[in-house]
Amino acid sequence: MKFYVTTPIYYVNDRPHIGHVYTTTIADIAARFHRLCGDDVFFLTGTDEHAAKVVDSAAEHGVTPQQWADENAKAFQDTFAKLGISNDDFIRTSQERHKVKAQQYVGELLKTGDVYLGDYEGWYDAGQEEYLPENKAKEYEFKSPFNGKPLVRKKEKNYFFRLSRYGDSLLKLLEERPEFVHPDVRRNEVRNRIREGLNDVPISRTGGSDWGIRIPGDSEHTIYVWIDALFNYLSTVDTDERRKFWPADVHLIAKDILWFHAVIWPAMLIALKRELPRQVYAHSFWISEGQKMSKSLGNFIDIEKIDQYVSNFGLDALRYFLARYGPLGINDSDFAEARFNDVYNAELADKLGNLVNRTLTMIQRYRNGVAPQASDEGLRTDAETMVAAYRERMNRLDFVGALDALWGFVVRSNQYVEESAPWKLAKDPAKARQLDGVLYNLAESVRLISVLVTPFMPTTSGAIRTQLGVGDKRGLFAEETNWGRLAAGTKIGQVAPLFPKRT
RNA sequence: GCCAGGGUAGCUCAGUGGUAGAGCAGGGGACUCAUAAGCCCUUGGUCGGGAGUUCAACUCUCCCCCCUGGCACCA
Repeated sequence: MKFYVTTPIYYVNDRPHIGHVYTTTIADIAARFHRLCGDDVFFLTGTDEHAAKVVDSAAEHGVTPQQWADENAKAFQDTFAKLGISNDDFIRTSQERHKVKAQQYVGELLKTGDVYLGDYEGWYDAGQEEYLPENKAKEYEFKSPFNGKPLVRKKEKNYFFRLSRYGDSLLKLLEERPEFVHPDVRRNEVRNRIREGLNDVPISRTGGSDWGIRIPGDSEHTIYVWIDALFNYLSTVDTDERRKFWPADVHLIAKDILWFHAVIWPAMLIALKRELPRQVYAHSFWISEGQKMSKSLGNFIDIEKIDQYVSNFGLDALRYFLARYGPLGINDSDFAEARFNDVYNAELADKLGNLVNRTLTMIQRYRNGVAPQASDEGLRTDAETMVAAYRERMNRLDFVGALDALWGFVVRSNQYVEESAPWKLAKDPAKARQLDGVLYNLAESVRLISVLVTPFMPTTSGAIRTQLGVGDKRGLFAEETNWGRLAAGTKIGQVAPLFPKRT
């Protein structure tokens, strides 16, 4: 099986923040899960660079657009590298490999008549040299929000994509493949808007700058940045070696860019006669300490803030928090320090960390650090039930649900310790075999957890395995989740708390 | 303004025409392998407000209030 997952390509004028980190981490978890399952995975992220504002920002900083883009793209690359993101490629829309393909796609659409030269008419702000969308123009009472001068009605030549042609196809798509847009609420949003009718969309600009991709055969027009950006998902894998990955299994996005991904993008792909992605998954937003993040409040969880969390709690704790309490569904999530701290202590230190610690300490104390022989089926049924739920949920990208199942098993294992009270068994030589069984079951439980935690907390997984003495290397999901894989006689390693408690 | 989604215990959320649920936080208990962790028990709610339909509504209908997303070229 192949698995192709994408994040949006990030706008190169932005500085990386929790939103970018979240989407990318979610994609990373999906990618790592599928690698664990033995799938042929391609995980793509990158930067979107051809906006007019990039030209402006570059000018303000006295550098060329390319230099500016290079510098800022590097900020994203560095951030993702620092966060251990396992992307297989990083596409930048200013790269030749992308530009050539994007131009080719628009060329194809020109041939089929899906892209045509038409007239664009709209409210133009002469001072800013830009058009305002109808609703914005209205909001500003048809005056420039910058200098108060009246907006003028202006018309110019523009290339359009014939989106209006694809309304029925899109509705049919949503009907036949309801999973195409996820969650359901988003699909309904999209469907209702499509029913309201689709207009053709302008896909070119005549900025005069040469920062951008030319419309084939017309040196006046460049491809509008959003259209250019969408093509990245295809352009990157549109090579002989990578074509096998298309179509994308899932485009992970935030809800604000749903329209482009669930309507314009599939319509263009239909026009290009390409296979459609299997799913567009739109998550919601993070808010910060109960408040919406905004420039005016200056409360962005920015990269400096993220670094602080990583150095205080560790990268895996951040990944766990993002996955477990992130806005994967329709509600926004609150990134609050007190909450993070509680979750760290309760779920990572007290539940998981302590289970590993008490298990290994008991083996050390009662069995000289050697995993004993199994003697009963103790936690097996619980484990198997959990693994089935975990796998099913992971396959649906329901990471919250998967972690629920996994942590339910952690709790179950802790209960098992209390029920079997190894410290009592240890006092009675006649119960040695029973104690062996209990300790084996706990060790096996810890081993199983080390495997299932891999996509979320790769470093922790390795740390557990090293302490348990089975080594960081692990096999595929199917074999590693077989109960009883731990060999009796395994010598456990040095034991230390995985998540030191914070106060 | 229009189109959606949501307002349920201190917090995060699940739920559905028939006597309100979970996790966390709070309170109590027995234990001791463990990171004063874990385990067991437990206090909390007029289910946003109002009216209506019904034998019966948190659950259906209508009105109002508040929050969130989208309203197409702002990536």
